[in-house]
Amino acid sequence: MSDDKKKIYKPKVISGFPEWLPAERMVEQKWFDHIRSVFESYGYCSIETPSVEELDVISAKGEVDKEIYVLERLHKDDEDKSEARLALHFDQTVPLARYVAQHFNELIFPFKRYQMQRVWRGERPQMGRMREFYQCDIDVINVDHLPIHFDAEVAAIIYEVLDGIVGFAKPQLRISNRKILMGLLESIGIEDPVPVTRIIDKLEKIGKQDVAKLLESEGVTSNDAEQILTLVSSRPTTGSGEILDPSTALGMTPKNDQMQEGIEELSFVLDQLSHLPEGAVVADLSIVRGLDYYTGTVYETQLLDVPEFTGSVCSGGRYDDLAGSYINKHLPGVGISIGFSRLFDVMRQTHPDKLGIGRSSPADILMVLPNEEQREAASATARTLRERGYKVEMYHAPQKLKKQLAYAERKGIPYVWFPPFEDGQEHEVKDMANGEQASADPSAWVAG
RNA sequence: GCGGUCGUAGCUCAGUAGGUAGAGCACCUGGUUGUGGUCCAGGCUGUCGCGGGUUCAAAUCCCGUCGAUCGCCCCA
Repeated sequence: MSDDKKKIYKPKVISGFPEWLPAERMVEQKWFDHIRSVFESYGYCSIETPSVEELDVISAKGEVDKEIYVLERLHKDDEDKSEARLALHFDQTVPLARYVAQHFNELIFPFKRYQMQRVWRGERPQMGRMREFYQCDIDVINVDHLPIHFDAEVAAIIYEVLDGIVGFAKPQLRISNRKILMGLLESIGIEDPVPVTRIIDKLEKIGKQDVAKLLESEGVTSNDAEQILTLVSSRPTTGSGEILDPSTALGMTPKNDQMQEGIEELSFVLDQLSHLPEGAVVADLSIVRGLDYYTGTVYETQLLDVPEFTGSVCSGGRYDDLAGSYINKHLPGVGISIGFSRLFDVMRQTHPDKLGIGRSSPADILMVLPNEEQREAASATARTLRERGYKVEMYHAPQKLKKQLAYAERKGIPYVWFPPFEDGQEHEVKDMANGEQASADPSAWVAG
């Protein structure tokens, strides 16, 4: 082996593909644990689908202006057309649709599942926007008809999840129902709602006046634009048992059945969520969710105490027919997706102190290795403590105690255990937080 | 995909009449004998993003290129 010219590739992170140090990863893992436990406490089961789907599956819905990564072999044979083109999924809804269609006869409906996986989107990274990131989706799918109360259940679950991990940032779910706005747009004769909804989506960012201008440039009359703005600016509330009054809360009476239906559904969902704390859930008619497949309830979520980031950290809604492209069944569903990596990244950048990042080891105890002669005894002590449920790391070499203590300090291990340095001596434990050290029995000691 | 800004040690950066590099933090060692976080002393670390040009000479000027970052688009 020649030692004069060793080729070194300078390590670099790839933009938009985040990776964390152990201390941050530990917090991330805690978040996953919490999310999983809340999801499961409502009886939702876990599934995982492959990272790739056939490109045709992903683009079955049309709308493929999302940047999709494709996967192919470097040495693929150009002549070989037998392999379908594979694409990394950009969300978990499309894979879910395929999965449900695939296993339709084996699944039990209503099918309630959660899914925590990475997704990929070829976009330009920014704060809270990555090219590879985790989403935690929770959805319910049923055959033919899905009761509206699930629209409230998934929202309640999501609030519980967020309250547990970022409660201090005041998460707020904003809920609307697309039927209300779509009903209005239909009544004023707008055929293609997509451009209009895109403009409305910008309301919070650019304000009423600019939205009105953009609407008029789309051919909406100023009178109609005003009606639209009146509607989407309204923030109706409802208490327990109270039904949302259209004429006062929305500033107008329903123009058609669709609008009326939307109002009733939204009222019901809000009513079902009235047990949540003040401000946890609000109605916000400006939530329209762009061009997605949503047909009824729609959700977005904001962190009220994080003014640096105004985007949504979890979004979702109800769709009439999830898997119509893959199976000849009518499968309505409702679900929400937590933008896990976005949430983590935003909180990491804006409130690092609140996340509890610090420890670089999951260990509760560092077992000191006094000398080689005591290695087996120290190892036995560690085993005893592990059997009692403690996470114990053995120090690897009989180095100076100064080094062993400094190691525990740097890794954030809260206790250092000193086994006997000679046979017959006592065990001692040091509490690194306050420096106190006392004798202890491995089979009886309890962490303070 | 479009526009703005920026690229010097692991990190944050300094370094213009052009003369082949510095600070702080971090890291390592020591301050003797079985104990961390402070302090003191010492030490390690760079193809100055990459390529070309001007020049006796370029981190410093010019061109190109790549990368990063912010905004737009879009969205978790």
